[in-house]
Amino acid sequence: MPEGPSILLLKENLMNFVCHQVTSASGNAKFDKDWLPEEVLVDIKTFGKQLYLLFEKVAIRIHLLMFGSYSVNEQTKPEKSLRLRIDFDAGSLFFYTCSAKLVDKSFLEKIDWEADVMSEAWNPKKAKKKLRSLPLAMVCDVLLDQNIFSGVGNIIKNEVLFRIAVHPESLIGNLPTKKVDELIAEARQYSFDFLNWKRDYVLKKHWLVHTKSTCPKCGEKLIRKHLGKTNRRCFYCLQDQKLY
DNA sequence: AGGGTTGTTAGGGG
DNA sequence: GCCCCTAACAACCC
Repeated sequence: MPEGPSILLLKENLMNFVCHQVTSASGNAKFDKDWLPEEVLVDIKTFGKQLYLLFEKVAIRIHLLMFGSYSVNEQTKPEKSLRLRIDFDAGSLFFYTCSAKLVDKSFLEKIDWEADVMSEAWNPKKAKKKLRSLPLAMVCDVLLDQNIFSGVGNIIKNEVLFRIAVHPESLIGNLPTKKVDELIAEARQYSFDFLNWKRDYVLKKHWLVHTKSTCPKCGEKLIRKHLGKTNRRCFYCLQDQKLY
């Protein structure tokens, strides 16, 4: 579920509820839900891996984390794991095993929308500036930094690094400017490829290195190792990905 | 069958 | 306050 493109698809799937009225709400989310009935869902926004359900005065912030899921019009999991259920006049929405919080609408104004790789507001120059301030950071870590590449997750990280032929342990400060530009451009490009493939249920078959054992380019065995401060799984080819 | 994981936050120690 | 580590959360895939 949880990387940026999947959250965009989640938003797509819920847009039918916008402008509709809540009839009831329940679930084990730790916030007051009494205000929800009769509220109208005004809009839905995403920021990276987060989904915001906007109501008149407040918003509900959903983060699926690693294991979260949702369903529409049909309860698919046991009541006890139901985090939030919102019934609208147009149907029902179920969220499971996720983080669900109430946030003030002013919270939305503080978000740096330019950091979202899938947003129209995405600002590659700003990303470059942020990267320049981290010369000693590894590329495998900065790609997962949600303040720089909001929405990028571990799958996107591995695929991007293979596409630009860069070893995950390369230091930002050692990358030629051209490679930094490629890194920034590909983080966005691959996210949209991911989105389109996922929408068509063909994402996995397009993975080049993630969870794979041999390099699609040279046929050598891929390295699979937890690297960087983030200590997340990396899949990479020593021959085709250069260490800077 | 059971360890690993598409993720983040909170808290503690140094 | 910072960096770094750990635990907690808890479902599904191979």
